[in-house]
Amino acid sequence: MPQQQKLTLNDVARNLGLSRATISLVLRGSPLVKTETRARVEAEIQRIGYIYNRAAANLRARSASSVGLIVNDLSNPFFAEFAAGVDEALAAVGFVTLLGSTGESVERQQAVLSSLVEHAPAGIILSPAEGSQGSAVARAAGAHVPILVFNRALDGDWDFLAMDNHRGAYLATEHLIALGHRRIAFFGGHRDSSSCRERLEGYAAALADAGLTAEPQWRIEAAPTRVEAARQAGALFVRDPAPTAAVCYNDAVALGLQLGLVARGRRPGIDFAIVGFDDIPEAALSMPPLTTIATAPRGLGRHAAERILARMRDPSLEIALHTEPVSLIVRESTCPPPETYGHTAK
Amino acid sequence: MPQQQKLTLNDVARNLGLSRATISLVLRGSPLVKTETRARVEAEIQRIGYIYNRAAANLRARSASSVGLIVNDLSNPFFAEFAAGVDEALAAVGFVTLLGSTGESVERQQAVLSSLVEHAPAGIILSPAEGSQGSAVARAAGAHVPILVFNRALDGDWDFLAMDNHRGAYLATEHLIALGHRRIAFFGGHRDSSSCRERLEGYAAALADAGLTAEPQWRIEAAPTRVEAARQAGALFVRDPAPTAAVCYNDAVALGLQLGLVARGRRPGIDFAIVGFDDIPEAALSMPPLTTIATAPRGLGRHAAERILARMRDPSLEIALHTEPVSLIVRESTCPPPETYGHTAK
DNA sequence: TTCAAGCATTGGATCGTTCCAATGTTTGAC
DNA sequence: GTCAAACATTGGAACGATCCAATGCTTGAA
Repeated sequence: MPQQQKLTLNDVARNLGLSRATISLVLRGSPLVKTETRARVEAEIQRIGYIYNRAAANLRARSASSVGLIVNDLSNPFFAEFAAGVDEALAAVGFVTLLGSTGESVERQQAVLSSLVEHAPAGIILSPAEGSQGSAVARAAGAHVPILVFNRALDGDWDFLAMDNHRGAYLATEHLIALGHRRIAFFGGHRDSSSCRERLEGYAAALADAGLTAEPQWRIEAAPTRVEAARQAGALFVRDPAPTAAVCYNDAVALGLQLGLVARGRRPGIDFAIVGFDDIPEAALSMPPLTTIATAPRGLGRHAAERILARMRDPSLEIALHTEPVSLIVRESTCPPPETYGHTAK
Repeated sequence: MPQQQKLTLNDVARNLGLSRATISLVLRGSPLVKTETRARVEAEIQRIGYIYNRAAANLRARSASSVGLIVNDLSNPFFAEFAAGVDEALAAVGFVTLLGSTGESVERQQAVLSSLVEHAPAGIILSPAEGSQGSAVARAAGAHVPILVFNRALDGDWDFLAMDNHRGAYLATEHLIALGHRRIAFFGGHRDSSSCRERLEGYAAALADAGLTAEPQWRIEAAPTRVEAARQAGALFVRDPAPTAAVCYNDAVALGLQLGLVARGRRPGIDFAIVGFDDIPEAALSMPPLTTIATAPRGLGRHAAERILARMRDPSLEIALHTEPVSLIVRESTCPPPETYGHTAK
């Protein structure tokens, strides 16, 4: 078959002896066209293989059919799941996702933002790179595209969506307290990560509510990787009294801690209780399976998309701060403390 | 600040007393404009916060600035890495990625294809859902957008990019043979997966080249998940002579097999040699660290993007079939066989 | 027969940009 | 001083759709 010209509304109209306007009405499902006309038009569209040009339509109608999504790193399973959720919700209403990633670089984030904005998306979902300035983001994005900030706070007034880090860590800590633990560590993560700070606060709040105090030596910092966590495991036991359980910054850290404990002859889930955070797929498969906080990143992604779409329909919506609920998944890495110090466990 | 009108080229032109055409030339970096004029224009653009409308430009210039990417499932780390590579290469030349996912559903794939095509991308990178028909894909995509098929073959004439499954399995098998193994199983995967078939052929070829035969009972099928693989581990040893090593369909299967062996009292890396495929991050962290085939999905993604861009620049390019090289990563899950049957290992 | 109301369709202007042929303005060679 | 070549800029048409006000058609009621 010959490489024919690109087909337009005009071609369909001419072939049928109708006007462009009528074809346009058919394409948009208007009730104004006669049923018979609609059928003829649709048949002709099929026959010649006409393809709608959404960019031209959006130009004239000043509408948009895409949403930008900027994440730090797609190879992080949390972001990948989140992106899948965003795309799922957008596709369901006929929108497409414009992808961008920053690799945690503020400069790349600015470049990606300016590039995305030129495609006139209905909105942008942004997980800011560490160290982002709200003012710089506002400048690159221009005044007309709504932005939903996600995962990490950004200075300025933005729609914000995040998981409930505070409550997650609170639930994890509470679970350990209910098992009888009194000396509970917070393991992994860094002070300059906002999500880590929030989790640490939830942990501290749960301890305080139970009348317990968080000893400073029970706070062990470690880069959020399995290897680093395994290396730091020993730091939990350098001073007495040593903790009998740990709330971990995330699952990667928790799995690393499990390895580190095994290497030191301790048995996680028997001698020492561990709670993770995120419920990554490996959490259910480790030895022992990890008790953790499920964050449902895919659902978070769906919510983000819905929020942007809602704002597009009604730009006067109030700026909102939404936290996504989390839940405790109890598996076998948590156990009562080895001795109970005369504590009456019911 | 008041929500002002959307700014256009005309606003910039009017403010400076120039014509639209001149501003357009500046925006496109044309050498025709005087240096001084260019500077004035750029200053004004900054000042009023003008944002380029790429859709309008593409409409007039009949050009494109996006590439569609359709994957089965972003939450699969292989696709996530691949997508990251595609996006990285596209962003480097100012293109954006239009994301779509099929969830392995042929119907959703058709819907996503038609939706993407309406945005007039320069091309589409497609990992076909299992069971896709080439003709249906061609119909949904129309005649004008080049498609690069990736990861799984599709009937018809397409640019095709895949990793070298055959050679990867060949390298894995060869490595085991070099260690002294003579009874080598192929573990995991299903016959109706094309990638599994290719790997199986590479395995068989390596055995044949070494003058060995693949006993049918050394082919154990299992769904490509850790849990299923662990469950099937015992199947390797039901008949004599049992294998002393296994090439696994992928790393997930290999890690599951490790667990299954441990549960049966065997020590992977000491009693039994295991090779994986993919080099997922966990492969380096398992016990023992997994010998595997690295496939560099990010590089594959970059190549896919470059290929589409090349075809866009020169549509007359020949249809090509490109396989991405793979490499063997030796870690500690492979060892010589426990007894050597009088074989003289050098 | 007339007229209003509803239905189905239409031409022309328009969205924000680029293309193109034309026009003015320098510059330098002879 | 003239002329061609190079430089810099320009207005109007065009890309493929939608918007909008206008226009024929049918009806059926008065």
